[in-house]
Parts: sequence; structure tokens; C-alpha cells
Amino acid sequence: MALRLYDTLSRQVRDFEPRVAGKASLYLCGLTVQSGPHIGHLRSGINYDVLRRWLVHLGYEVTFVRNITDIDDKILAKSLEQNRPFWSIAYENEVKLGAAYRALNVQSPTYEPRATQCIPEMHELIGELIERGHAYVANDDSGDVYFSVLSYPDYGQLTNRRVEDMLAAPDGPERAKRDPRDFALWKGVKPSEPQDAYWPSPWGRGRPGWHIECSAMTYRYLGPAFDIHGGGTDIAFPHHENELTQSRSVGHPFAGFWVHNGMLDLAGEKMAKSVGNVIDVGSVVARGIRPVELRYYMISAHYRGRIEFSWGALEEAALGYQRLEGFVQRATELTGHSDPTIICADFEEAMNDDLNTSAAVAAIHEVVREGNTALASGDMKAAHGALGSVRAMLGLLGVDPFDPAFAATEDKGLYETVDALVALALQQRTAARERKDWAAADAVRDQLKQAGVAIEDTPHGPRWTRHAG
RNA sequence: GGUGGAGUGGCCGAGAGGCGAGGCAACGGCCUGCAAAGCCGUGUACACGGGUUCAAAUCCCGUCUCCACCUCCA
Repeated sequence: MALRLYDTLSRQVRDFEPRVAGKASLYLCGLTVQSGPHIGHLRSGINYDVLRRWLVHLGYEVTFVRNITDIDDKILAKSLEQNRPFWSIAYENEVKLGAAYRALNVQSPTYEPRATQCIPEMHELIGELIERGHAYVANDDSGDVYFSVLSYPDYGQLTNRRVEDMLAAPDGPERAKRDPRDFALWKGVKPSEPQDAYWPSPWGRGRPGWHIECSAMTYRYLGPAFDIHGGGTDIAFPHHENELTQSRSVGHPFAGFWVHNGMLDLAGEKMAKSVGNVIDVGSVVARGIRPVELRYYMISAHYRGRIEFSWGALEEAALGYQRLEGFVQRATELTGHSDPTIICADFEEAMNDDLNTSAAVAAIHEVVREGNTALASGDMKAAHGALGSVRAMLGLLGVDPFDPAFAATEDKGLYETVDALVALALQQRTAARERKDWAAADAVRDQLKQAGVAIEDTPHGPRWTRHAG
């Protein structure tokens, strides 16, 4: 069965057919690095990471480009505020973003270009748009260049809106525009902005408008046509609409599929710095939730749906993940290590159905139940089989408990020390149990629990795990 | 006003004409010295009002509520 994806432009689920057989090219609008990322930002990174992993699983040779927008009005405003170069602010946040992605096991893209490294490509595109009559230099000596929305009859096709219904784009002085809905391709230098944030151009010194960067970067790294373009629903308009318009206006077919992920909301509103309802990875970890559990939480819902964030739901998701993780650990202890093997049919079907990770997770839980039953009945062969399958499926979602991305923080030496100490305590407890001194035995267990060590008795002897809180 | 989406059991969350996805919580059972973990069982959920149909959470009509985008935004 083939992958089917919902495409925003055609407003339907369609079979994924790449432009070049066996290859898939993806572009994700990454973040504007005006501050550190919150967990809402990271949702798109996780969703496209899952898409990418799934395409690789299906056998595609994937080229995945995710950009960094390292210049915009807010970064420039901070530059003035903090009296620092804009690029140092952008880079500091880019580093934080990278750390958050690594913590959540989001794989590095094939390439991650910054907007400011594609200035020449932007100039080429803008020049061609002017030549073709789609763009014009403002007549007020500002050095601004605008795209003429009315020059492109299909404007609004991606997000299904008509030009007549649109409000003015406020990214430049009205008087400089031929039409208030025109948007900026290039912004001339302004005395009120940092003077190190400008580049020479055929229209004078200036900096890029927001949308042209992605048209330039997709063209530079993926060519005039590529397979999938993604981002959050909130940037479908105007950002993606404008990208599509610009690129098609110079004759580029552009993206074959438009894949948009839903927002992560908090208290009924989109999580955003402007709203002030921001939660980042650090504050999640501070609540005792591991990054892998946060990732599992995000994946438990379909990517196109809205997630109404709550700590309760996140904590619940963490417990659900621990069930899967517990099986993987117990099965490994009892049947030995297994590399990821084959995935089950339900999982594959769910993933091919517009990445229904929710149903895919349900499929994993089913296999885990079978595995647990096998473990309980001593059918180690079946349990081992389930283990390999579960690891394969968890791995495709980026939440394999044994993934080095999550193990990196564990101190192996410390673990061995604790293991030896716990073993010592368990010897005392076993001795107490043998003489049926239940009070003494339970005291050992209680004390270990207070120290964060949970004890379980199994047919194969006691085992311990760390437990939070 | 325009465009798109949503309202599912105590909670989270899929599904989209007929068999109760899955998880969390709860209750009962098995196992256990007791637990824990695990397994088995227990729920007659689909915003509301009509309608179509042998059959509707799923289709149609109407109503209500909520959200996003139309402005920087994953």
C-alpha cells in the first residue's frame, strides 16, 4: 500500500507520488530564531521528522531541507534593545533550537540553510519577477520592492481565499504600494533599524522580505520543483501563499504536496510568545517528564489536529509510554537484545493513511499486549519476536527507548553503582522473605521506593526500575 | 464579514453508514506473603433538534458552542 497524504492546495488526501521515482524531496519552514523554541514550535519538527523517517522506511531516498529564518523585524528590534548584532541573537537561538531538536530525537535535516545565506538567489528571483511584470520598485525612494498581488490571477489558491476579501499587508508604507495587499520582497534600509542588517542589491542596500527566502532556498537546494512543502497551519497564509505565488510567477512548479500541521494550544489559545503562554522543553523536564515522553504525547494525536496542551494529558501520555517502554525493557532482560525487525500490518496501514500516528500507536500497544502475554506464559520466542517488532515501530516514530538519543544522559558507571547497591539491599529483603519476616522485607522495599527505586517481584526474581516522584 | 477546522465515555484520543481503535483512570478477577508489573473482564461515548436508511457517531437539513487564519507566527 502506498502513502497517502492530505494536500492543502487540492484540499484532499492524495497518493504520494514523487517527481522522481524512489526519491522524495521535502522542505519544512523552520523557525524564525527570535527567541528560544517552545514546545509548540517543536511540534512541526517532530511531525516532519516522523514523515521523513516513514519515507525512508518506504524506501525513498529523502532530501530534507529545513530552513532557519535568521533575520526579521523582531530580531532587529531585539538587536536595538540589547545593543547586540542581530546575527548573534539569531545564532544563540538557533543553537537552543538545535539542542531542543536533539533532546526530542528530531534527526538533522539533509541541510539547514539560513535565510541570510541565500541573498544572491533572492536577488535573482526578485529581478526575474520585476522583468516579468510581477514585481516593482516602490516609487518613494525607499528601496522597497513589492510583489504585485493582482498580477497573479491565482493568488489565494493555496488557502482558498479571494483577493477581494483580503486585508492590506502591513509590511510597508501604504503609499509605496500600488495595491495595499502587495507584499514586500525586499526592504530598503531604514535609519531606525540596525545598520549591520543590510546587503547590497540592485535596488539599493536592504534586507529580504519574509517570503522570498523560502522560494530562494527551495530553488537553491531542491530545484524548481520538489515533492513536499510543510509548516504549521498558521503560516499557510500569507507565507506559503506568497511563496507559491512568487515561485509560480517565475515559472517554477514548486511543491507537489502542501502538508500543514495543527497548532499546539494552551488554555484555548495558540502557544505563542505574543500571547505569553509559552512552555519550553526545560520546563517540561522540570516537571519530571522526559523528552521522549513529550514526543510520545505529540505523536499520540494526529498531526493535522489541534492539541490542547495540558499537564494532565501530558502526564497521562507519559504513563502510556512507560507501558511500552516497560515491555521493551522486560522483554530484553528475559529474551535478550533484539534489533528492530518487522512492523505489523496495522501500523503500516495507519502510517500510510496520512500518517495516522494515533492509530499507529494503538497498533504498537496491541503488539505489546501480545508480547506481555507471551512473556507471562514463558513463550520467549514469541516475546522476542514482539520485542523486535515493537522496537521497529517505536523507532519509526522516534521513541525507541534504546535510541542513543535518549540514553545519552544516562551515566553508565553510576547505573552500575546503583545496581550493585540495590542488589545488596535486595539480598537483605530476600533473606527476610525467606524467613517470612514480611515487615522487614517491606521496609526494604519502602526505603528503596523513597530513594526512587521501585521493586517488582517476577518469576525470575526481583527487578528494579527508577521511578520519578 | 471571508476561509478552514472542531465538539466522541471520568480524562486523552483515533475512526467516519452495520462488528465498542488504543491509552490513562476506576471497579472486579487471575497471579503475588502483600505489592508492583502483566493478563482477563466490566462502560451501551459520539454537542443539540429534525430527516434519509433495514441500519447513522459516520450521510442530509437546521441550531448551538469553540478554535485557527485573514497582522509577526510551527
